[in-house]
Amino acid sequence: MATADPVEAIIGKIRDRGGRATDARRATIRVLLNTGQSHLSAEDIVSQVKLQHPDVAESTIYRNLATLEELGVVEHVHLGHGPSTYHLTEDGHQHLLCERCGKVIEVPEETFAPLAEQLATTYGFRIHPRHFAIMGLCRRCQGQRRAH
Amino acid sequence: MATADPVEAIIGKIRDRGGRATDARRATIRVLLNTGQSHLSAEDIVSQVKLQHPDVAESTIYRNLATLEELGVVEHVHLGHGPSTYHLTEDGHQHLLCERCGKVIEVPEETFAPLAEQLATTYGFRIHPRHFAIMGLCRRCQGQRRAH
DNA sequence: CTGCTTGCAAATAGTTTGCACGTTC
DNA sequence: GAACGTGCAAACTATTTGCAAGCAG
Repeated sequence: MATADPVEAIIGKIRDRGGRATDARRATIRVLLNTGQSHLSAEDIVSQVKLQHPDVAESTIYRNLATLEELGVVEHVHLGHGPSTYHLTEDGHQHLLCERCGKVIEVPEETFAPLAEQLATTYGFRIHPRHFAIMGLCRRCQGQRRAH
Repeated sequence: MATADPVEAIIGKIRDRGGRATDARRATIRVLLNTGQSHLSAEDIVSQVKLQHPDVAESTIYRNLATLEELGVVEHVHLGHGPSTYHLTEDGHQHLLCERCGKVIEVPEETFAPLAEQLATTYGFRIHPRHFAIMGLCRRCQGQRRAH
């Protein structure tokens, strides 16, 4: 086996597709690896990358995130109304977003298996639910007056 | 009982809150009633309203939709990446969106009861899922090459 | 040297806001 | 006639695109 460096592993996938290994790409991947399963907006990623490489443009980050999504390395999720958030594809988890306090709860994908089966049987629809958060109220925010 | 007109019934709720009855509001409500449970974007609504009242501004429609949401008469849903879609609050249904062909399937909220109960027990989270569509693949689009 | 990548600036989509005027109660 | 609503234009947020110059392979 070659490199143990996970950054270079992903760069390798990019090369396999005829893509080039650039500093901006390595930096973007590094940020995503370092923050693990957090939910970073594109802007978060941009500012983290700029700490090391101040001249990288936002558009470059967006383009690289799109490339990484095509590769299947990265996914983006919509939490509420704000910007999309990006994270590495790995553990498939679904997001519960509290519409009062903004808290995000991660739920393993297996929790959705029974629902998935029911929708497959009844509607022939195969869900792939991670792309949007499920809204609701967390324990703390229940029993208070409604808001939005 | 007073008016049987559903437009005036909603206008009545607006008045109860100290709001005024205006042409733009009546027109907006009329469009939503006429199209029933369809999924109209703000732009769709604007252009429908403009057929009768060409001078109504987009911003007015947005403001009135917000007012109607505060009243609980209207809800908006995010189907995929495009604009929000608005419809009357009534039957609580969840949306399944095919990420290949864009087809929208409506599913009654009861289908989600077991999941809701599980999440409530395990995480103390009370879901209110209608705000975002669940992504996936419809029957026709399964078994083809992936896309996004 | 070929063409993938980048930075920059400008364009875009969807929605929101400021403000002075108009209308409703 | 006071408060609320409206049109218009401009601002805003998140993201995308055109283009000429820059590097990677």
